[in-house]
Amino acid sequence: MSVSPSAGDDRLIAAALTVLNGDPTASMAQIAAAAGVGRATLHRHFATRDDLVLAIGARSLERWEGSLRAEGTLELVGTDDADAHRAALDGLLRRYVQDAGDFRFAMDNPEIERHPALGETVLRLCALETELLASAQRVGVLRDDLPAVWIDHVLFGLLRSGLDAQRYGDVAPRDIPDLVVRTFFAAVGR
Amino acid sequence: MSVSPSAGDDRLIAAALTVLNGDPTASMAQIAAAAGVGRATLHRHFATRDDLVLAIGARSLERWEGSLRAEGTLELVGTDDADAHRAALDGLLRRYVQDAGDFRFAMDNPEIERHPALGETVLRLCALETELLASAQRVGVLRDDLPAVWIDHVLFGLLRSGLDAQRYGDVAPRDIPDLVVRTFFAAVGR
DNA sequence: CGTCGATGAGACTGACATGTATCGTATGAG
DNA sequence: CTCATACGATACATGTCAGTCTCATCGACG
Repeated sequence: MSVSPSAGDDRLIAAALTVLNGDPTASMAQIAAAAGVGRATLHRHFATRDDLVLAIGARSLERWEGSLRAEGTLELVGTDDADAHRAALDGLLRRYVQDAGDFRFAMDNPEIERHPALGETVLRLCALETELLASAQRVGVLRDDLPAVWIDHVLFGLLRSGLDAQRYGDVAPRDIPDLVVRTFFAAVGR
Repeated sequence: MSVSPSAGDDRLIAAALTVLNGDPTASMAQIAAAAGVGRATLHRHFATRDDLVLAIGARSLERWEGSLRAEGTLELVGTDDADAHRAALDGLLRRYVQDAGDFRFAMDNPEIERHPALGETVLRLCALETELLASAQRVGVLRDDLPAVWIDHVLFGLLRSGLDAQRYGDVAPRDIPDLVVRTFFAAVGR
């Protein structure tokens, strides 16, 4: 009666992410150990390592899409409430900061988006996101002298900045969301 | 009479970068093939793969330091010529955009900065760079309501944005330097 | 109590990459 | 011409990891 094909994989994926975020080349043995599970069991859930990576990628895309659609963010596209756009982008960025920390491994793994199905989803989500940004441009929340798609890349770049700042310990983790949001609006807002 | 320990390694390092920028997990065999050289020969120049990666890291740091010191940029620290600061940062960013494309592999390889000697150099260069940014803050070229070290991370994040934009083909490569510079000053300038 | 299913542990193989050694050859200097 | 050096090619030993299989164990459930 489970909705998802294999519901018990969540714990494994979570453990895998914990390990892979620290060392993207970690072996199945390391991942299984971190999950407190035998290596064979890990293989029973994910036949190959690629399957596991793929599942992680799919999970990260679900999270991405969830954050993108949360709180009716996308319904704003085409409307003309500037404040609503601003608030939506603010919330979206903060959710993304969290997501980026959780799915760092998926974030810088081009291999994932090379996979046909996942690659399509990536493009689809990018397009949705860009639509939102373009809408924010039309409403006057974001500069309109920059391509929306570039703004999208800036957004991801700033997420990486946040991750780096955290990794280097240069900034208190709790300050990062604010820094990212402020810098984003300074960079591409108006 | 060669100045550097092994001057003939340049071609190999260049070829290795070309390959590793595309696939960071490329094997010595692939690298040797791309360099048009036997695998044994590659091993004669770099005993182990780590040695090669290390040499690449060292090279990238040289390049980084070179770009940082180019055109007397660092001599500006402590002076009070705002326009000079602005121009220096502009030039620095453009050099960095080029460097980031050439050394992408080194850029996102934490392994490199985990190496003791190189790690120290990274910290040293970061410190130098942050001093320059702090100086630019004092002169009023950059916002002073953000930590200089955060600005440094933003800088690197934007370089990644540029790389991503290029990789996705969303922006004409020749437009990227301008986008990065404009976005940087919009984000953290005043 | 007995059975079924999932698991953990371990052994095993095959593929692959690294590192080393050897051998024949070409090139270039003296 | 001779020799030294670097090179390409090849073979070999080693280690690691992925993927598969087997077997014993444990727990839930009838």
